Amino acid sequence: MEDYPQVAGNYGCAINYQSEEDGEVRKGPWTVEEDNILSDYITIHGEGRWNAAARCSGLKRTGKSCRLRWLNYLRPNVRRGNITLEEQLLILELHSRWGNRWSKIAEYLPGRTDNEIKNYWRTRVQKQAKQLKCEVNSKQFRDAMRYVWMPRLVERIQAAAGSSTSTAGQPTDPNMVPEPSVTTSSDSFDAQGFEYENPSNAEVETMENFWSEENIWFLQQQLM
DNA sequence: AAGACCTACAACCGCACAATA
DNA sequence: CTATTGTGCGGTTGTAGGTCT
Repeated sequence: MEDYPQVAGNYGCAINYQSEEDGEVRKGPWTVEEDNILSDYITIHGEGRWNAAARCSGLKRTGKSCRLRWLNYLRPNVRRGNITLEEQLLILELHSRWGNRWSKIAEYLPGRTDNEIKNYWRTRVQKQAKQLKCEVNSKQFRDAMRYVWMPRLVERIQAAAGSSTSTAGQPTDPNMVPEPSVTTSSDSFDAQGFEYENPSNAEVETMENFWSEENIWFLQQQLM
């Protein structure tokens, strides 16, 4: 058995081998050695032809696995770390337009992968819906997102842009999600005692107008 | 201190579609 | 036209590490 040194990801679990007709296929976390092999191969041969890459590089991985590792981890310019406020705002807006079209949403977030956005959605946004005891796709939750959560994000982005000093009563951690906390009532929504109610026509109009193409474009530029 | 629980995220799986033989 | 192969996408799972009790 080969000796695989350290694990590149944060997994420490045992490496799995699955026998196939023509040998074993490695599964599980990638090692530094494997990463290097794949990176070197792609540097020489370019992206694409993943099955060939898997075979020719000598990696005992499937083409799919190689593709995923490259796109989500090894590719240059992959952005890691916390999702910024601007990114959160874009994700919420684009998801409201396109739903779970993660790869399409990722196109608007340079350096972010569809996998990362999907993870963000599942861990943060779906959690909120769950706490509110409503469906992610329900009108209530969508309204709450659009008319409560997103305007708060806009405010915080503007505040952060306007001054570097902290404003009273506002959290200053730029990476903190402005999560609406759950109160005892399952129908109320928000961290600062805000009771969720259906938005007025004027509020709806204001927010609909905010999401002009220019604003989307502007946000995108901020992320470049 | 230790076990339970939670969160974040890397990676796998199945399916659909496109390209090619 | 049909079968096969490759690729991309979205859903889901498993686990490390952090936090709570």
